[in-house]
Amino acid sequence: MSVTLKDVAALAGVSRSAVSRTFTEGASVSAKTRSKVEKAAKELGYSPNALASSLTTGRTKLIGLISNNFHNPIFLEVFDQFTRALQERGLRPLIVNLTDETEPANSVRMLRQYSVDAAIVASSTLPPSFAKAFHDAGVPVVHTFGRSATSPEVHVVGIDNVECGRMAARELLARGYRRVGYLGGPKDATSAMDRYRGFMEEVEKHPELDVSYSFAGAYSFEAGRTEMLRLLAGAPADGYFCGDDILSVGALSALRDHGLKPGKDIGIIGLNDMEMSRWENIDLTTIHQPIKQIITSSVDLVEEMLKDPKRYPEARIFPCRVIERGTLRPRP
Amino acid sequence: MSVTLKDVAALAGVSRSAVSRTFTEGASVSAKTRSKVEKAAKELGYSPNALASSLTTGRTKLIGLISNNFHNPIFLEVFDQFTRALQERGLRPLIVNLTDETEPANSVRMLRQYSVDAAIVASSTLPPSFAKAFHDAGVPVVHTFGRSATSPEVHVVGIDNVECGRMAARELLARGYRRVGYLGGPKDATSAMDRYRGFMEEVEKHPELDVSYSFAGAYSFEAGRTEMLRLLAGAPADGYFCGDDILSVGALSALRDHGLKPGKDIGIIGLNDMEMSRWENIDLTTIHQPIKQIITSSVDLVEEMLKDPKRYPEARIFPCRVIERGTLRPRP
DNA sequence: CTCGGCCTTGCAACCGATTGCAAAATATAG
DNA sequence: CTATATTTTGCAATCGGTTGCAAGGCCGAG
Repeated sequence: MSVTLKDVAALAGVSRSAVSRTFTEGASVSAKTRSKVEKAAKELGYSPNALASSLTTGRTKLIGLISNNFHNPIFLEVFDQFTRALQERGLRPLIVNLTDETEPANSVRMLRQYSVDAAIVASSTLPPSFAKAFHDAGVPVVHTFGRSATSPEVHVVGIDNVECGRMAARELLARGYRRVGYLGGPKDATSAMDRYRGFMEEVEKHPELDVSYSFAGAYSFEAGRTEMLRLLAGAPADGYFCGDDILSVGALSALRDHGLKPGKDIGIIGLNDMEMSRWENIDLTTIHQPIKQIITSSVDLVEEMLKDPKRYPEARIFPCRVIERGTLRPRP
Repeated sequence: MSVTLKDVAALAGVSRSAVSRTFTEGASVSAKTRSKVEKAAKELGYSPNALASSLTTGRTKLIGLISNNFHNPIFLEVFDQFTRALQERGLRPLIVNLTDETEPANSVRMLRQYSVDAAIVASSTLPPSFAKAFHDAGVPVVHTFGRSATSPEVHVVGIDNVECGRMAARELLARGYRRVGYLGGPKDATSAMDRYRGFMEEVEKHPELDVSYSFAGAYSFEAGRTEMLRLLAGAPADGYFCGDDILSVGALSALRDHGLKPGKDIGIIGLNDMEMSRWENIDLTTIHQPIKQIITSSVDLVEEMLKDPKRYPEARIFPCRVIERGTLRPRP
């Protein structure tokens, strides 16, 4: 069917090697042959088969991109940024949607079958062991949005979730909230636990506070809403750190059910600063996570690993900051 | 590096063909050899190289998935469904993000280099010619969310946008709106034009109506908001069909700026029924598009094209329905 | 026990490229 | 114009598999 090296070689009247060389960076071909080959290639509409060449070169430029957050709106940005960043560098994202499973073995096997050059695990809810499975299988891996401490063999890019917990707590306190609560994501997500730790660490410095916490079943609208409804049925706090913007929006919806005004009756601060948090009908005060920088840096790291697979693992942590909008009362 | 066919063959004491055969469906191998091979394979942790085999079989199971909607929340569902549906069938999505470009040549070339078995163009804003470029290059293609009429060589799966326009108009009229407007997506999107046509066709049956229309620069929150702000600065209609949910949300935000209550002062009906339209703080009346069915059907179609590449092209059109929520006044 | 037929198996060619090596062609020096 | 150094080129092996073909093994039937 499609036109191959051989066809071009025949038409140009040169050897197959010559054709191959004109298409590979920095190979030795004379200007004359090159132009003959290029002419023939254009005439036939030839473009080299990346997969065939990967056989000998050992590089496919395929990067496995693995996630399980497909319903969190922040994923829109994550995904757009990842695909662009990869494309810009001539790399191709091969997607794995593991919404239903958390067992790494299948993903590892599949991505190895496709000889990906590297894998990116983009999730704050998958355990460090997940990313490590790739490492152990000899696939270079970056865990974006991962926890830095527990997986020393794996490169991690993200934020300091413990510090974000502290930051949220400080913010609530500075605005005079005294009955404060943490409404976190799923308990088995490292991000949920780290934010919890930071939050508690900070509030425990103030024994006079009334502190509570709980964990939603997922980082989702429904889970946030359900959990907040549960809290409202008892004796709710007056200021909450919701471990994620989408949880926050769910919580806001629950408040509205009870006729409570966010920012007046009950304060909410989220985390992520997803696009929708800016929308006037949401207007969520939140902690901004520098998604674009995190992702660019992740892809940079991938590129560097391709050059040096034995690169010493590192954690790249980006600072976050509070974005003030309408769901917390003003500072006094 | 990695373990190959040859290693397994050596360990199992059989020929390479034997190993290959135990890993290919319906090849002739005796139970004895098969078990020897499987044992050796397990011992070495072997799994076949999909790319190498694609060389001879001509099938990669790679499917190009091309889109440019990465910032529309509906994309969350689209993407989740596509990746799952493909995975379930053992196909792998290779993503192309063409947010910045609309020229098919690059995408076509790239996907051919990776020998994708087929391509899916998932966009209502790319022109039919885009999908056709794949067809012309010999790559089986399905245009999901495309316009059926204008590209007879290309399979299309989606909705009848003209009918949706009519449906929206009828809905506004039935609720007593008499000054009605269409706030569409970008003029070069077939979906925006088709919805416009349907809408106009229906309202023009009623000469007493006061009809207006305009087009936003994109299917985005900002574009919807900007356009609605512009309309509100003049003499706005009292009932709008916004050509997309995300446009609607932008428009709602503009109404709020002017202290107008959606559903009371001005009516809005959207299209898509994205997840967020259900949120209480948005609560958008909209036309539901059966995303899941559309996508499942698209992937089915892809599978069938793989079996029969010369399959006669067809259009698969799914019916939509109005979902009543809070942004239109009740029917009298 | 022999024969014909069917199932298994291995050989070898091939898929579309890359690359080390040695020969050929060209450039440079003397 | 010859001798040497430098490119450029093609040959052939290789990457990790698949597959047509013919030979070998096994079966039941006669």
